[in-house]
Amino acid sequence: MPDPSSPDDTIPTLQDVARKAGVSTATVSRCLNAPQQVSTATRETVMAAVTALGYAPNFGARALAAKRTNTFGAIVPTMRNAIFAEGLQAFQEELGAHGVTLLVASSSYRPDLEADQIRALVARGADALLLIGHDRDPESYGFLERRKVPYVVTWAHRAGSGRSSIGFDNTRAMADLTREVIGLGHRKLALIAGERGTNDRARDRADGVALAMTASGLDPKDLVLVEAPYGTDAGARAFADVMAAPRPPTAVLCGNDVIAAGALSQAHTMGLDVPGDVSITGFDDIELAGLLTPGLTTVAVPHRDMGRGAARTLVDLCNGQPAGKEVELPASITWRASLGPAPD
Amino acid sequence: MPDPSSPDDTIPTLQDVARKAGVSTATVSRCLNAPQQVSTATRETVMAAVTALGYAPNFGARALAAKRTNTFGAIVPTMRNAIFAEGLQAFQEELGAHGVTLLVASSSYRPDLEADQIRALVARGADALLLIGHDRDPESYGFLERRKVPYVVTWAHRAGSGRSSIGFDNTRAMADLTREVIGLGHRKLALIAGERGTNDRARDRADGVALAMTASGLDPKDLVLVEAPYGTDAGARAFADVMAAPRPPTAVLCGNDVIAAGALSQAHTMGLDVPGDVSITGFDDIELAGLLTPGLTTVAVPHRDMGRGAARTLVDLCNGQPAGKEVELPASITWRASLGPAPD
DNA sequence: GGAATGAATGTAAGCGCTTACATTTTTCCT
DNA sequence: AGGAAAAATGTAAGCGCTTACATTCATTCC
Repeated sequence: MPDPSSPDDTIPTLQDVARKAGVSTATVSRCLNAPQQVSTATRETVMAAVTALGYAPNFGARALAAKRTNTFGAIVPTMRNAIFAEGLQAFQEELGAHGVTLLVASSSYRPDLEADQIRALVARGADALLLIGHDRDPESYGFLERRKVPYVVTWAHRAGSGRSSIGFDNTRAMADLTREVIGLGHRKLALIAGERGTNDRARDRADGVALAMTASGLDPKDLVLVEAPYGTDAGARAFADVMAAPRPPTAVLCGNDVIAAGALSQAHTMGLDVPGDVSITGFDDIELAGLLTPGLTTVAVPHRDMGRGAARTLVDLCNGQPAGKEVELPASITWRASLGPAPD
Repeated sequence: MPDPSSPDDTIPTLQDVARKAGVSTATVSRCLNAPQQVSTATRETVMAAVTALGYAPNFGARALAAKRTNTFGAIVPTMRNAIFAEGLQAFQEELGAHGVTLLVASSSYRPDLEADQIRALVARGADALLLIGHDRDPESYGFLERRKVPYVVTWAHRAGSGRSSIGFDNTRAMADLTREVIGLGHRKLALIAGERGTNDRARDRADGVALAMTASGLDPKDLVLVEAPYGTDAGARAFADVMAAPRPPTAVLCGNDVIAAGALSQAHTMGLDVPGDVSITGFDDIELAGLLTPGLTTVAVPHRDMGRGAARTLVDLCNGQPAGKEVELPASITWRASLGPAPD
C-alpha cells in the first residue's frame, strides 16, 4: 500500500499535467497563458489536473522560453532605514496593479556593488529596472542599453540627461530650505552632507546650500561642511565635531533625516537645546522626522509619486514607448520645531 | 562601415563566448562555475572573451539546467519600518559569505499574500526560505515539504514544532518586561498588542503579559488590552483610546517599538509626561527606540544572531543536514527612560 | 452537399545552460 | 622511452516551458 501522505514524490511539470489531462503541453501552456484560446471544456479538464497535481510553473523555464518574466527590479542604496521604503512601497503597489512582481536589491551605497546588482537582476530576468540617482559607471548604462533593458532613474532630476527619469531637484530643494534657514537669521551654517563622491543627490544638496548662501550674500566658503555616511551614528559624530569648533554654527543642515536624527540625539547628549541653541534640519521627511523631539524640519520629497510614476514609466517603456522622458516633481518643506530663529 | 558603437546587437550567450575563445561551451561553463578545473591559460582566454563580449549568464537557463540557483528567499511582514531590517541585513551578509544571493518579499502582514509569495519565490528558484513566525496555512508548509525546499522559521521559538527554527521566546521576553513594570509599582496596565489573529508573536507577547500578571498576583482580566496594526498611527490612536478611560493605566506596554513610538508621540500631543504620568514600553529595540525622547525601554531581540543563524541553518539544510533543529536565543531588556516608577 | 473559413489542438524546435561521460592531452613514473 | 594515471577539454543530452506552424474538426454559406 503506497504512502498516502506523499502523493507523488516529484515536482509536477507541464508534461505531467498534459498527460493527466490527456492533452498536449501546448494546450496546457495556453490554458495558463491565454485561456481564451482554449475551449471551456478542455480548460476545465486541464485546470482540474493542475490543481490535482499541485502544479506550479517553473519560472526559469518560462523565462527562458518566453524571454520575459513580468518581473521588475529595483536597486536601492539601503534597506536599513526608511529613506526609500515609502517610495518602494508605492512602486510595488503600482507594479502589482499591472501584474508585475518586484525584486529588490540593496547596494549599501557602494557603486561597485550596485553594478553587480544590476547585472544580477538582469541575469535573473528583470524586464526593467528602477535605479536611484544618475551617478554610476557608464559601463552599467552601456550594459543596460546593450541588453535593451528599460530603466528609470529616480530620486533625482537632471535636465537633459537623456535618460528616463522621475525625481525632484535636489539642489533647488536644499536651496529653498537653506533660504528659510538664512531668513531666520542664521549666518553661521554647517552642513553634514552625505558622501558626495559617489552620490549625486548628496552633491546636489550641498550645491543647493552654497547656492542659497551666495544668493543671500553669504560666502559659501564660510559653510562648515563635513561628510558622513548616511547613518545616525555617523550623524551624531559629525555633529559633535561640528559643534566642537570655537565658534560653532547656529544651524546644522543635514544631508538626510537619518543623519539629522543622529545629530539631534547628539545635541541632547551634549545638553544643547534645539532649536534654542542650535537649529537642525533634515532631508526626506521620513516618518522618523515627525517622531523625534523636537520634530525635524525637513524637505518633503514626493516618495509615493516617484514610486508610482517610476512604475508607470517602466511599464510604458516595456510596451515600446521611447525612453528619455524626464519628469520633475516638486519637493516642499515640512515645518516642525527643530528649526527656529538664530539665537542672538 | 559598420557602426562601431553597437558592437553586436544581440545578447551574448555561452555559445558566443565559447566560439570567440575557441573552446567548447562546457569549458566556458566550467570557467565560470569551477575555475580550478580549467587550466590557467584557457581560463584567461575565456575570461577575456567574457569581458570582451560583456557576457552575463542567463539565470533562468542556469537554474533550469543546474536545478539550483544559489538564491535564498526571505518573506518578511513589512519593509516599511526597521523591525526586520537589522535581522535581514545580518542574514544577507552571512549569505553573501556563502555566495548566496537574497531575494526579499514582503507580505504586508497578510497570510494570503504570504502564501502567494512563498509560491512565487519557490517558482523563481529560491533554494531555501526564511520565514517569520510559525503561523501560516498548513498548505504552505505542505507545499514546501513537497517541493523539498528547506526553510527556517525565525523570530519565534515554539518548542516541539518539528520545524527548523531560530528565535526567542516572545512570551517569556514580554513576561520578563512586564515583571519589571509591575516591580516598579504599576498596577493598572494596558497592552497595545499587534493583531493576534494572524500573528503568533503578537499572541505570545500578550500571553506573556497575562502570565507575569498572574505570577505577581494581579488579575489578567484587569489588563486593558487593545489591538492595533503595527504602525505609528494605529499606535497613537490606540494609546489615545486607552488613556481616555475614566481611570487610565499608569503603564502602557506596546506590542512593538513602532506602536510604542506612536503611543509616545500621542502622549506628547496629549501633554502627558512620560514616564511621570504614564510609562510606555516597546518591543524589538530597533534604532528608533533610542532616538525617541524619552528613550524607549524595550525588549532587545537578537536581530543579528537570528539573521546570521538562519543563514547558517539554511546553508546546512541545503547541504543535506536534517531539518528540525530548534534554536532558542535569549532576549533581554534595554532600559531607557520611558519606563519609570508608577505615579503615586 | 461540398468548399471555404475559422476555431481548437497538436507537433516539435528551440531558449541558454550544466554535467555525465567520452576523449584527448599532459604529467610523472620506472 | 613507454605507459599508466591524472588533468583538461569536448560531446551531447536534457532541464521545463513557449510558440510558430501544421493539422484536425466543426461551422457556415452558396
